[in-house]
Amino acid sequence: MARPREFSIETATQNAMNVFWAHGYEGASLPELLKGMGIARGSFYKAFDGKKPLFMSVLDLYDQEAIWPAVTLLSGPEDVDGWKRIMLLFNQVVAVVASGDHRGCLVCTAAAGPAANDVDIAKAVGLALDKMRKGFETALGASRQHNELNAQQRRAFADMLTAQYVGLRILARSRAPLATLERSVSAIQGLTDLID
Amino acid sequence: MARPREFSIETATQNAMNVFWAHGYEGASLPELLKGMGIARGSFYKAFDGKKPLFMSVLDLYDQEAIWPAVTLLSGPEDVDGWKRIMLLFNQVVAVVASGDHRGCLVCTAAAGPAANDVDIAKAVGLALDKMRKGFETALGASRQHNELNAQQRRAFADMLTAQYVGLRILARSRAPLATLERSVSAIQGLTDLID
DNA sequence: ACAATTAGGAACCAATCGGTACAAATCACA
DNA sequence: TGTGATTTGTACCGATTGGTTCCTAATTGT
Repeated sequence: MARPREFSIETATQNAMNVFWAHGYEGASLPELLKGMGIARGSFYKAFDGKKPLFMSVLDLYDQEAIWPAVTLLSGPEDVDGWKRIMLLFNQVVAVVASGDHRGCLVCTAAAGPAANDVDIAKAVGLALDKMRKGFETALGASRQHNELNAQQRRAFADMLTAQYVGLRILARSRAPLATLERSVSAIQGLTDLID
Repeated sequence: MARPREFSIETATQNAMNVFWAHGYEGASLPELLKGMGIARGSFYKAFDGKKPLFMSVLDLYDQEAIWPAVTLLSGPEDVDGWKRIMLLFNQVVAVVASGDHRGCLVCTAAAGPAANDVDIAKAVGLALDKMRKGFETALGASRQHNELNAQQRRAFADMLTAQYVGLRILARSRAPLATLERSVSAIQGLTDLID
């Protein structure tokens, strides 16, 4: 009874995510987004409701496609040591940069920019980072080398690892030397070697 | 032989720094800057050469007023333990946030935003962060608890602390709960307690 | 008095921002 | 084959962006 949409909302959102990921929220202009999404202005405002609502959807998608896998990795199968999972995540971050991807983390970039002043965006960003934090906490709970830590210490350690994650992602985005990231991760690794 | 300037370039730059610090590079509009600096458009373009050259001067000023003191603290007097200096710095960062200052670090914010794509800005940002890194490295070299570390390990540790610093500053800017920052720092503190 | 240089401010610039209005194209159903 | 519903593309919107160009008034040294 009506003309069907000529594009998939999901793939359009996916493409929008890539644009936001590369340029940040305020750095991504509408023409850039439209070009990336492959649709025209009219279709855009009909399917989405503007830049910010789109970004909220993108944050949701990023949560599924990037945050959730990371948290899943951290929470991982119990038969693998939790600390190894953490190191796996950090090494993945470095590997991504090594492969030439300097986009960093969409959420971390949003946290640093003016977009963080928006309450809705700030809330979503906070939630995503808290998921990461919980993931670290879970992994630490499953770490043989950290089973002597009480809940409070584990929580603090998880917060610190979250800050480390954010820092690495921001540094990656600012084109810091790859070796710097590698050394940071190796130092994190070394921490537990010292404890052992 | 000529009419003297009615404002101080230094204080104007200082005021501009505050605006950039609060809003970031792209977030600070010319009207905002002019209002903050207390001068008119005409005078602005005569004394400075536009937004970016002003920002370069501001980065230079920030280097003097924020980076240098931090590095000085880290490199500090040799009779104080290096690790204590590091913890002093991190506790200062937390204290600043606790006092209601959520501006974070001008350099870290610039590193995360689109401004980092500008080669000149990226270079200045990289230099500033490298100064911080060297500061950490120096402090570690003067730390009783880390004198067993070789140069390579010290370098890695310094890189990791730099990433931690950036992460904390970004989280502070994104209005992360103060307790998160406090716990992160306490975890950093706890690291060496474990080693001891 | 005069030359030089500044401040201040308004007017203006092209470009871009995100967002809207609307006619034409396209479909599903009767 | 209409007909109603909806998408699509484009033209257009006002506001704002950083930047430029004037001009006049003010302030100095010679």
